[in-house]
Amino acid sequence: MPGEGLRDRKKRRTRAALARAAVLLAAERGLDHVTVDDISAAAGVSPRTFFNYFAGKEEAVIGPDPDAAARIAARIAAQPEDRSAAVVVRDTLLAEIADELADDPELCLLRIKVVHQHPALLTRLFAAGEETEQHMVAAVAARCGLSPHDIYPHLLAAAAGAAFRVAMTRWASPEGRRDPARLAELFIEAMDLVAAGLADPPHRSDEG
Amino acid sequence: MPGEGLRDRKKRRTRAALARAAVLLAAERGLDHVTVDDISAAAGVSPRTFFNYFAGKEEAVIGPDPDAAARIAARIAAQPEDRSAAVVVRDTLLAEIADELADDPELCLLRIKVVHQHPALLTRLFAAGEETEQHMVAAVAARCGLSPHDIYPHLLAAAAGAAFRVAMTRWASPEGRRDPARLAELFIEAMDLVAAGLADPPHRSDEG
DNA sequence: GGAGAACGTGCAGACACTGCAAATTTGCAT
DNA sequence: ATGCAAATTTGCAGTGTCTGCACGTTCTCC
Repeated sequence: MPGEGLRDRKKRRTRAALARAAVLLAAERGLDHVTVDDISAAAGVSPRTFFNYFAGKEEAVIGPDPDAAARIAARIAAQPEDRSAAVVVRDTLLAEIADELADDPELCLLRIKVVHQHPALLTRLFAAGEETEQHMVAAVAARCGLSPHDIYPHLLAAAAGAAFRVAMTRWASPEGRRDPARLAELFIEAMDLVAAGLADPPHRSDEG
Repeated sequence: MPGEGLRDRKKRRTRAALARAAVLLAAERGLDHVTVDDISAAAGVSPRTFFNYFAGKEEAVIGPDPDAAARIAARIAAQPEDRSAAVVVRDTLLAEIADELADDPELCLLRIKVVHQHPALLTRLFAAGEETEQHMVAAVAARCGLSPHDIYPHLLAAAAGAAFRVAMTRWASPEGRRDPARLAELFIEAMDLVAAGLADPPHRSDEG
């Protein structure tokens, strides 16, 4: 973060301002009634600059993080050796959620709300998840001593992504709590089920 | 299929013609150099009509099937009672692939080629997969005697989708065969791994 | 064969997005 | 400080996407 130069810091701020403006305006009027010009104006840059950062307003609302790949790889590499691959991936994603929610909780909630009102955005959000999965593959393969072409890392990453989406969807549904801890619970439950195998539904004796 | 009326048949043909034209033209010049006007002209309808069928040229290339939901539900319901949920889902998806490939193999291959050249399309394709997953949830839940709100059907569908995407990606990669049977093999392998649990990589003694 | 619905089409218009070149800002070495 | 090189912002022009609306045509059903 330090020694990063004024230039990079400014870019980061511009990107954040655009993403923030996109979410705020979309939450207020609905994404269909927000133009790129509106977002750019709210962020204090020209419309042309908007497209230097995002491919369109949908992407701005989702607000993908360019640094995610490096951070995820570092997180996977940093975990103790004695953990199963599934647990490593699980905890890495949990840490990512925690960080994202800690960074700006209100904006996150607003984003969820906007996504809820626009199924097309859900698709984009999941697509961003696919990206994240790809970033994990190499790190998982290295950790397990497998080739990046082996099917296992790909499957684990994809399955973790699936568990994450399911947890996210349930968390965002109207019923139930909607705090970070609850999301973590749901994701852990989902991930453990996947890691344990899904051939048949578990006979549940506990939980509600 | 019979007693369907001239109207529905015509709609089906128009949709197919548009989707076909989209794939053919995109394969020929690259999607960026194909306009909606081009596609519409090739299909023999007005540009305005194009948008009555597809939201944009990307969707036309992917060519989602409006009848998929009903067909999938029927397939799940039609399978013998004594199979595990995972196997039922697996075989349902296998049947879907087989049908799609049988319908027009060359077009399928071309579509794959086009998608390969346009990562944005990959995203769309996966998004279509998400739709399919949602369609399976209710049918799986009913079959297992679970509530559609239970997490198991959602997870199984999502995990199956993940396995399918991984299989698809590997199948479409340059190396290796690219016939329907190979795709089926890959998907079965992936699905069995997921169904068996992913906590740790399997120690492989067989296979290459 | 006629009422009514569904579909195709043309038009107008707002908006999305992209190249290009000029202007501005920043990094760095003198 | 000062000047040069690279990165970034910006305006502009132009193409293409997508939508709402109204009207003509085609099918369905009675």
